[in-house]
Amino acid sequence: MFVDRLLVASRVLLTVTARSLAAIGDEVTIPQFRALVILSSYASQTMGELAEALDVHPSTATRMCERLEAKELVARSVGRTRRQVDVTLSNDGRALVRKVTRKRRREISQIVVKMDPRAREAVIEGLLEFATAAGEPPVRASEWLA
Amino acid sequence: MFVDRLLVASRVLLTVTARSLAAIGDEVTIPQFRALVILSSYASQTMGELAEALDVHPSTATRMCERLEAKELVARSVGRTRRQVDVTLSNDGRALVRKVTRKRRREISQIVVKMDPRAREAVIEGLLEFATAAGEPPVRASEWLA
DNA sequence: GGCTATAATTTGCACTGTGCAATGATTGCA
DNA sequence: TGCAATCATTGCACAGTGCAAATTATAGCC
Repeated sequence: MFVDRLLVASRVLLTVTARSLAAIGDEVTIPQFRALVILSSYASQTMGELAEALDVHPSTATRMCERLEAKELVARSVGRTRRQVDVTLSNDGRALVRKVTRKRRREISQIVVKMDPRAREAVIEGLLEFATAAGEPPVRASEWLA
Repeated sequence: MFVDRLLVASRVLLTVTARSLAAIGDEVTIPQFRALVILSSYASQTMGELAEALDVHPSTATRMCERLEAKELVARSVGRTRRQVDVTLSNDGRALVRKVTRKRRREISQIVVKMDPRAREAVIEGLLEFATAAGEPPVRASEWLA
């Protein structure tokens, strides 16, 4: 049945994603990496905006940033008003995001390249239509890791 | 580019999955649910087998089962040899798995049904080929939730 | 201008998931 | 029989998580 096969396929994509994310492992955790990815698409964000984007409680964001700051991947500074806290990706942080992103794209490319070109077209077209049918809101690059 | 579009699509599938899993929320956590799903495909499993299937440390499995046992979703009993522990899904546990699984299939169906039949065929065929290209080991139903 | 309600963040607390190392209990082999 | 391997559990540490309370800063109102 369609649904079964889609579920199988979905799991494969998940696995591929998990595999390329596993590479981070010893530098940052996956939630931490998600935060870095989100931060990488804005100059800086307030703690609250970051929490919102991550869809976690503000206190969770605070504590994650403590750890990321300890690793010197982000910096915290006073924001627009004095009670806001701006979180900014450090150079190391940005480099890490780039490194992992590149690796991930390369891995997926290596798979896609093995596919028959017609099937490749088909799956991509089909997935886009699936996305439409799912009524998914427009996807921002910053959320791919979600 | 292919990779980008595949990433977008992958995220949609992820979102759909996450959305249907969110429904569990107040009964069990997602890792706990994964354990239930795995248990649902065997009469019973030793603690070690379960840990293996979940790909977590045995101690993690032990503690997860403690919690699941407290919720009366699984039962522990002496296994084949006295040092092994068999973990078995309770009736409540089995019912929960069925409930969530049905809900999830229904949600995906509702999306798939909106798609053009040709696109539907295409995406499924394509995804299966993608899976092959990814060199994925055969997928057991018990792991869909992974 | 000062007081108060509101907003943004942080802290305290509790709990789950996680791995590693040590321990306990059994089993199996020599 | 006794020693080594196996399976599970327990102790410890730490990340992620939410909620509620506390802190600090702002802003609106009289």
